[in-house]
Amino acid sequence: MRNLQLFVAAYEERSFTLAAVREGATQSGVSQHVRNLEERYGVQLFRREKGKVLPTPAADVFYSHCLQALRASDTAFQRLKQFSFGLAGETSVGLMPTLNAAALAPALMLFRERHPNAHVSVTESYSAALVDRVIAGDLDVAVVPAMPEMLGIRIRNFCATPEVMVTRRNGAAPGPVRLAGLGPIKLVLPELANVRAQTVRALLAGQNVEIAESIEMNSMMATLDLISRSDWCAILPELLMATKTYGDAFDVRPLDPPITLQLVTVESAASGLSPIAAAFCDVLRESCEALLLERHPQG
Amino acid sequence: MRNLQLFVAAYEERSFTLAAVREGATQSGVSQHVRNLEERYGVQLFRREKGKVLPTPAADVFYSHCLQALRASDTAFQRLKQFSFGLAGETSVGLMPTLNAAALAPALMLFRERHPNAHVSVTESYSAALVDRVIAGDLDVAVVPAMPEMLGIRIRNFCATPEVMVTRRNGAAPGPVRLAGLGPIKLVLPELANVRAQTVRALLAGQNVEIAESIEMNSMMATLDLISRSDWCAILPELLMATKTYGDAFDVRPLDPPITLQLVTVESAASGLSPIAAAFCDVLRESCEALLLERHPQG
DNA sequence: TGGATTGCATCAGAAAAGCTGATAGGTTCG
DNA sequence: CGAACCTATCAGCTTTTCTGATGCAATCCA
Repeated sequence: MRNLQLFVAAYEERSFTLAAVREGATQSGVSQHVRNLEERYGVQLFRREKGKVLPTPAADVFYSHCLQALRASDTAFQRLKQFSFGLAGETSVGLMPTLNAAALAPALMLFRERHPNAHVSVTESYSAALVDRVIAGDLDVAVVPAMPEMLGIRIRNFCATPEVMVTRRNGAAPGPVRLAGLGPIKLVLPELANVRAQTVRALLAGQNVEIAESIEMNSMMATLDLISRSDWCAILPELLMATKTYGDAFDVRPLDPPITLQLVTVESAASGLSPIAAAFCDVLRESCEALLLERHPQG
Repeated sequence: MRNLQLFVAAYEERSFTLAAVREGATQSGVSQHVRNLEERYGVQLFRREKGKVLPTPAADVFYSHCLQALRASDTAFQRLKQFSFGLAGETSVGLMPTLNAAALAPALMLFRERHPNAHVSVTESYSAALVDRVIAGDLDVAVVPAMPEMLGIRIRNFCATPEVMVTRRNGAAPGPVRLAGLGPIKLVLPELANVRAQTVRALLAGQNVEIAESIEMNSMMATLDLISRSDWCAILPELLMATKTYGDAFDVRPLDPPITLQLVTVESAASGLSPIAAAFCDVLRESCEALLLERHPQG
């Protein structure tokens, strides 16, 4: 490599002495490098005549290829250096659909910028499954609805999002939906095992909301599709709806009184949170808060 | 450079040990090289986990650039090696137009193949000027019509070419031109100072050829142009006409009795002929003889 | 479960490569 | 002819690179 560099300098300067100066070496060193090349490949590179060094045809050809090689290795190291900040390593996180719908993508983009040499793999699932995989050690951390501490896992507050009423777009006034005495509604809910399902049910019952019919489905995409095609509705975390993906297919209205979904992170109590996992959670929380702030400019 | 090579091997093998085997190094060496890279640029390249080494995103990017750099340097050395045979150096030769018209181009092509790292510069001029420049040391060797040895130069036979009668194409029979008693002709000749001019004049006089008019011009291209447009003719070395450049613009007929032009090489007696100059003369003679043989298949 | 195996990190010493400064020999210029 | 400049070469030094041994962690296998 130094071979090439010194040869190129000698070729361009037409002088071993000047090449040495330019490259911060000695004339002797340059001479030896050139001789090395010449001997190793049995090819004369310079004609030493009349106190000058003149490149041979071989040198002409070799020179242009040297430039390419030097440029290539230079950009290789330059690109490498661009990974020299941020954290390195990997983490696997489990998220519920609420977070994946709108908050994950910007979070990932931001995270890659801040930590280009870190690798994060995301698993989407429902709360119970996620917690199990954290305990099993498959996941470093999961974000799920608030839940009590259990043996072997550690819980931390992540962020809170209001629940909202989601219906097919029907031109109704955009104000809050008064729950008290809300007429008979056809409500889509996750399965009973789901933490959120139980919370929502309980709160609605407390407000005397009459549920005409209910469907349980654990697919968020199917839920939204169903709503967009019918008069079924659902109570969903606002974060889930904080995307432009759906265009104006839905009416999204706050509840009165509000229902808040508290999200928490779940990590293995034993191993603790890796710096990367922690950093990712931070970025993800930033992303969530930015989305919520966007929709409630008053703060 | 070795850095890159070992890193690439480690990346591809996903193992320092296998990389070491593949590159004929030791596991220890590979480990140190990778660590060097990582420390110098502050970037983790492999995650060492569970007895495996897994590339980081930085390694992915770096790897592809390394490949480019290695390929580039490899081709650089490969191209260099292609110059490792034949002679190296340079020579400057002086040739008369007779040789340049047809023999020089194929000679140069052949010479470049045989001696890719040699550089030959060709000067075209008339015999007297060429000899002067050989004496002055400007030229290593010149090829001119036969001439006596002089102080300071050495003469060697080069090759012989018959002189031929060149006229505008006129559909005459292709046989030899009988000189004896040849009717009054309009003859283009080089200047009197030219060696060939005097020889030809003398020989024609000896054969009683009647010269109606004569023009002297030292430009071979102008001579040929004049002939092609008029009924002027010239007596020229056959080698000069051994090219397809002129198409069928001319009639080229041997002389009876034949006149032969003997060509010789002229070199400085002091410095002797450099190997490259000698090699070039050899190739040039080959080229001349091939051309003549082509026109006289009987040998 | 515990020993054997495999794989990487680290270290000290050996080997190799690279560098330096001095010197010699050649050319150019005044 | 001498001064200035250039390259080649050499011996010795410095730095880099390589090696073999050892340690540690994880995995495999009985």
